[in-house]
Amino acid sequence: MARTGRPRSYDEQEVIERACNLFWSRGYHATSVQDLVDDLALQRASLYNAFGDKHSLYLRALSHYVRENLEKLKTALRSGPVLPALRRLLTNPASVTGVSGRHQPRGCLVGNTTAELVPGDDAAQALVAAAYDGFIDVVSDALRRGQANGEVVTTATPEAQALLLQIVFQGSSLVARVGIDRRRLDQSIDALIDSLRQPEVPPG
Amino acid sequence: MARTGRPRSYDEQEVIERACNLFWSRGYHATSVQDLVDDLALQRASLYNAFGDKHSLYLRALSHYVRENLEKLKTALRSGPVLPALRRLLTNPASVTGVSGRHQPRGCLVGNTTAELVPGDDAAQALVAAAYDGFIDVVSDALRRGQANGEVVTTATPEAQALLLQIVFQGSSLVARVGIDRRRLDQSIDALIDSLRQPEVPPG
DNA sequence: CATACTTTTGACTGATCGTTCCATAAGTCA
DNA sequence: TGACTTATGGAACGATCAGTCAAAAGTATG
Repeated sequence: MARTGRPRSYDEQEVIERACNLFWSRGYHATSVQDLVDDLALQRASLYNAFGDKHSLYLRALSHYVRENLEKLKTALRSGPVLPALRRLLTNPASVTGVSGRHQPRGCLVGNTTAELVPGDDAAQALVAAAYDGFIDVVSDALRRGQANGEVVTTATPEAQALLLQIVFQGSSLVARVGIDRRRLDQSIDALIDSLRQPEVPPG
Repeated sequence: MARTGRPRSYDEQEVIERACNLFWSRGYHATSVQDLVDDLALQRASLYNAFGDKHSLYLRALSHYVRENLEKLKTALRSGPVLPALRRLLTNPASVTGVSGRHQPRGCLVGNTTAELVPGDDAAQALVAAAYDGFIDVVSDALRRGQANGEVVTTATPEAQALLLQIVFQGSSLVARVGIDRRRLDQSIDALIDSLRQPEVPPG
């Protein structure tokens, strides 16, 4: 059941990634189809033929971003002590996810999309909400492990702790878009992580 | 030195406030001049005559928002224990600032602007950065007072603590745009505020 | 009343928006 | 080779974009 017809002159996955980067830098509404055509090295008609319309392409790009970063997050939290991994995530998001590039920090695409959400765009809203749920699930699972083995305080539920971390992740990604004092951020995150650390009980 | 000419048929301050609300709900790029004209009850040419262009009006609206909310923040933190006031700010931003309305939560206009920032919009970026600095100043002053009178732990500088609070404020305002579990949020914020509270030393 | 001055009004501008169409190119399959 | 299928290249679509203009309308001063 081979595929007939003229073969595509572009790689769909690569187009999605480039579109993702463009939307990430400039946002959805400020990125025109012309911008996409100029940057993506494919023709207008090809774009519409393959992805339907601008909004659908945006959803594809956003999905790609969410899937990829959730996977990286899982990997980062899979094994070993939880708190150092979380600390790394929050002080240097780029080391774990693609969040905030080398040059101009772009924040997190999910957060940017959240801020740009227009009443009525239910598809984007649902995607964002699912991304947030995924983050909470992964992080609270890791924290549950940490609570069980005595690394993490049990004064709050793992879900509440995870929500706080999600909020901090989104907040710092956002604020980083206009510049943030790295040294002061490290202090802030250290204080936060310390507040989650269960003090070790000296044996005997 | 009275003013001649046909009098204006609109109140400039009211126009700015309505524009602010519109930009707040829909963002800068998704709000067209036509949207503004329809909502603001003034003619197109009047808008351009009074405010220059769309971008200038946006900056005016944003400035208005920042000035107003910074004032409210100062008032909320002026006297009394710091931590309860901060707790109130984070669990129910609407009680202190205008952030997040009754119906669809709109987040914080400063945060939304940050997410929507396009490379090259230096004026908006500067305004946002100044707003962040203002927040940090007010909150860290309050925390300094709290540290001095033994209410707040001194394990981090007031500036680092203030940055964490700012990040949490921005993060929760953002995430609230797609819905947030209030009960869980309260738990998260309680944990955060508790981590800032200096344990009381029993006298004697 | 006349002049000066500013705002209002609503039509209008050229540019750009997202999207569509179509003739042609470039492959696969029988 | 001819039939079929899909993609390309580019022009074109109507709608909407941000912004402008000239004339009418309202207020002040002389």
